[in-house]
Amino acid sequence: MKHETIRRSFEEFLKKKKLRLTRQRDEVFELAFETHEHFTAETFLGWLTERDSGVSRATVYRTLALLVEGGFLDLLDVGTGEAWYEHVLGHQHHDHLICTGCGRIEEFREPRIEALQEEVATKYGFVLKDHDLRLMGLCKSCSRKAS
Amino acid sequence: MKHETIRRSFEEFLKKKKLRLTRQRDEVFELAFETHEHFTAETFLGWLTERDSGVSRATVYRTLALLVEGGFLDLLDVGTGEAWYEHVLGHQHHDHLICTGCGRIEEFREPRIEALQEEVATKYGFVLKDHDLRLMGLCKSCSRKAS
DNA sequence: TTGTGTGCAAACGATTTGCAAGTGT
DNA sequence: ACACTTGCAAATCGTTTGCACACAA
Repeated sequence: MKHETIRRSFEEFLKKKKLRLTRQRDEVFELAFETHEHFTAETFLGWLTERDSGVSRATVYRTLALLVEGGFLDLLDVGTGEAWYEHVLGHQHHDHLICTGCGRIEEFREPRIEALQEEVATKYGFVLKDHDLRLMGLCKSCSRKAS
Repeated sequence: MKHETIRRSFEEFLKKKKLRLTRQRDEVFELAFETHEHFTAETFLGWLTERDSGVSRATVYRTLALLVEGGFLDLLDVGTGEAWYEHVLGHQHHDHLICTGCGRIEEFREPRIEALQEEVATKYGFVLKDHDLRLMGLCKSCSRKAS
């Protein structure tokens, strides 16, 4: 998906919700899709501040939440206390491998796991809405250091 | 495993770490193994307060962390912000199904998923230490209500 | 006795909120 | 104009910590 396309769908989203496209929302949106890393709200605020975007902390939190609501960002719980975000551009659904040594996050997809999840949910009478699978361990270079 | 057994292993654990068996630690330990529900620190504090245990909030947090460290409690991240605990008595490793309607938590085990997790980790050069799989959805009675 | 453990209240870190002032449409 | 938005600072929530006192070993 091209940037233009997703940009337009953001504007659609705002219109549909009767929200305004302000300078701040614009800055946040653009930066969110410029980066290809996972980030926290505070990191993100730092980036904005560096480039003198003039967007306040409160607005960063409010706008990131908005982007999650609209499905432009995924919220990701790394287990460190803060919320992590990642944009969805070109990302299909995936789960995460988290290195407890260096904090690095890898993405993977494993349809066979997904299928088994459905099977489990059905067995327990649940209608599955979402899932979250985190694999924690040491990445190659960290496990080399550790041994 | 009988209560007596796990109780003794708790005392062992304290001895090994040169920690003292205080009245407060005793209260917390006993209550933690008395309940068969998942609980948060604040809920737990509430229970203790009801029975006039005279254990302070600070000590509850400190002791729950201690019990996790010793492997007597499992820490569980339900995605609601607070930490949830569950005792390990007779619980083998398992993952969770979380009802987003009523908050109910079901446990399940699925060795085939575990096997695939190892496979994924290996593929990415990770040495797996732990994992966390949460399936979110509606339980039978909540999905009935919803429809 | 002596090093641990405890309670209290203040400190914390991430996030949210009320409110008065600013701004898209 | 007028409702939506913002920035600010204060408020929240769960959890942690410093410190003087209490207490297991």
